[in-house]
Amino acid sequence: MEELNLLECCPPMAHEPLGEQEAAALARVFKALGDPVRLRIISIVAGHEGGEACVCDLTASFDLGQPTISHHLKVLKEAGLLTSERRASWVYYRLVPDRLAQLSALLTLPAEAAR
Amino acid sequence: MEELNLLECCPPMAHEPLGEQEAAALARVFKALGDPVRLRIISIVAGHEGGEACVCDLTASFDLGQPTISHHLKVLKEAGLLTSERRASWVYYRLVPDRLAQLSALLTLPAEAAR
DNA sequence: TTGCTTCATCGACTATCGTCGATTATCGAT
DNA sequence: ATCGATAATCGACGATAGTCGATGAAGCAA
Repeated sequence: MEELNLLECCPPMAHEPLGEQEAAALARVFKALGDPVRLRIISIVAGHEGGEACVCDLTASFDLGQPTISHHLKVLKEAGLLTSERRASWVYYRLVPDRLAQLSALLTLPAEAAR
Repeated sequence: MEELNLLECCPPMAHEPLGEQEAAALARVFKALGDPVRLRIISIVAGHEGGEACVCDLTASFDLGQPTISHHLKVLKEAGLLTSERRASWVYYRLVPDRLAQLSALLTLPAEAAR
């Protein structure tokens, strides 16, 4: 699976017109954020003690089937927003802070454009 | 059309589990960003002189029909990311810097979670 | 081994999305 | 009033996405 290791660099966008490939890679990440369930998953994981949550924690928080939650976790993981680690029977998910920071920086407009 | 004036406030998410309504409103904004063409539109508008671009500037930058560009502009506008102003025959679009700043702030993790 | 629990994958169905061509609306100029 | 240019809306089509139930895989405990 592609790790979406484009946008490694990621200065604020809006300087150079943003090429097609970069746009496509970035769009995949934002698309991953473009679902209410996935946003809540991120929020829950971030707020959970230890900064991690197992799938069972998440399924308990939604009125959705366990396969659906697993699907959303896969999307977030492929977008580079989450990582997973198996410990015994449980799989724990946690955020990738750098990834969030990248996006945050990308949305920061250069001063000239922010006027 | 709803103006998506939820998430008025918008501290970094990941503190409170992010309610369903807030998640839905936020997801609509991120979904608007989750398309390569729309990301490039934003990039072009931001980088264009005067911080604005007319539809004709945009259609010239893509290999897509004019109705398609108009559609994407509508999505971005409904997400609160763009505003439009008509001057003579042309309609000029520009970013809403506050909106971008909101999103940027939302993706900023509180220190405790960023470790 | 046999169970039991946790989680991932698969196949199918429905809804939504991105794109198109055709049409309509708005404005300026003749 | 008509024409030409710019942009928005409409209806349709194919592709993609979210959800489900059923099944498969991995691990622990008897």
